[in-house]
Amino acid sequence: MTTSTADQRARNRRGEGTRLREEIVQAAAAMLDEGATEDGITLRAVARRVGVAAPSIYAHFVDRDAILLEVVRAAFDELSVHLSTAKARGTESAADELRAICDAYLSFALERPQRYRILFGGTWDASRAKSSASVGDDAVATLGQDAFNLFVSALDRCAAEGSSASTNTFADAAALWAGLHGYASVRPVTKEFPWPDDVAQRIVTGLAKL
Amino acid sequence: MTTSTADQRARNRRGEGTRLREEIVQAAAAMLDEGATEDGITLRAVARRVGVAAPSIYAHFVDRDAILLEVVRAAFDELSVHLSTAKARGTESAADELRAICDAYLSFALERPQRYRILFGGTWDASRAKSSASVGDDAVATLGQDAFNLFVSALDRCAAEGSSASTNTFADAAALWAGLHGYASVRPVTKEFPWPDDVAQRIVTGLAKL
DNA sequence: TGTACATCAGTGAACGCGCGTTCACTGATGTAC
DNA sequence: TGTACATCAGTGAACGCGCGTTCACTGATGTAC
Repeated sequence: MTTSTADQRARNRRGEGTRLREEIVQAAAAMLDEGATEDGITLRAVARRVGVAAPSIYAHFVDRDAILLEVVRAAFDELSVHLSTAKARGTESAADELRAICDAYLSFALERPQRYRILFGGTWDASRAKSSASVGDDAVATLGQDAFNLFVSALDRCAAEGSSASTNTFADAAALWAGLHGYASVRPVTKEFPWPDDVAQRIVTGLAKL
Repeated sequence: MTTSTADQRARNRRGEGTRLREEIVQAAAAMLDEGATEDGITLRAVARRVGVAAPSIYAHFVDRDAILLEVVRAAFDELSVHLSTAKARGTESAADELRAICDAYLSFALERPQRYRILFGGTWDASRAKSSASVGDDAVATLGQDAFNLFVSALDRCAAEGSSASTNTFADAAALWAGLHGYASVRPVTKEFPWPDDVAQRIVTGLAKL
């Protein structure tokens, strides 16, 4: 062992100060994944979690909202990767591929309900109205567009293949996404409700017109 | 004019103290409808809104959470009435009736997004875990069941009529509800997204198998 | 009809807390000479 | 190789704030006699 007191955070080396920024975002995300609510993610709580004094955060984020916004952006990126991976696990038919993407979407959401929740929680919507100092406006507006486009193009392929009866893949993809989102967001808070096993399939099949 | 200072709250008469309880719930609901977020509904803010000292609330609610819980219960009741009314505006076919109920659901949600949001926000889920002093447990568990049953029975009628291809109306109603909820909850926070006009119809038709 | 009094609706001051944010600072570390 | 120094990463104390909640209370009002 090189150092005895292991749980003490080591100060970053010179020039590597930006590492703390990542640590902050990851800490906030981890807190959400452990069940914290959005308003439990206070600047001070995040600082405690990282093992750093509260003011240290201001070297990397202009305010508390900026942390949340970054968590949202990171989660959207992660979601895109998650979906792309599912898609890439290339299956025979376009319909299978679309189903795989939908499954991946739901598993992403259901495995980290609180983190998923803030994606459409409207936080950044509010923070956008407040300060222009945060991340660029259009960057915010297009959050999640990558993920959505995956649905559209998968549905396009289904339509071309003939496995979907959709004649307006954009509109049907929008409906499909809304449907998946509804199930994904309501499932974690309706523990008493006897959800049938195949609701997800019903949603996908019905809305993608498979 | 009988009194000159009109915006002063008049103390309730003897024996009518419970009126304040209603005023509190209505004030909280009104704040949500005016755009407040769930965590903006503080005990003190509600008291200010009603025009009463903060401690006065404790005569009617054990704690802050109990106020929110009551708002949720009231909103669920209101939703049920809203849907029943739409249903009662009896139209010719069962399919029309189901569509009317779905439209009513969406209009309820879209006209008061914040109030709708807390119905499935998980607040009362958390508060239930905390204090047993609040409203009865099973009462909480069955919140929204009236509304859901309306979907099931309407879909039943469609299936009987032959306008729906559903062979499992409970499961399809669950999917339909999830779909409507998804659209209802995501629509207010995706102002940049070019939602097609007919998404709602696509969701209803696709999930109710009309 | 008059009055004492219990009850009821609601108040004002105070508490301790955690929050976001500011400020002036410290101490380790890499670099120039 | 040695040392002065600028820079960088991060700190500790303090601020004012709004919060939920408690406490002892006040004053109007209906009722019993």
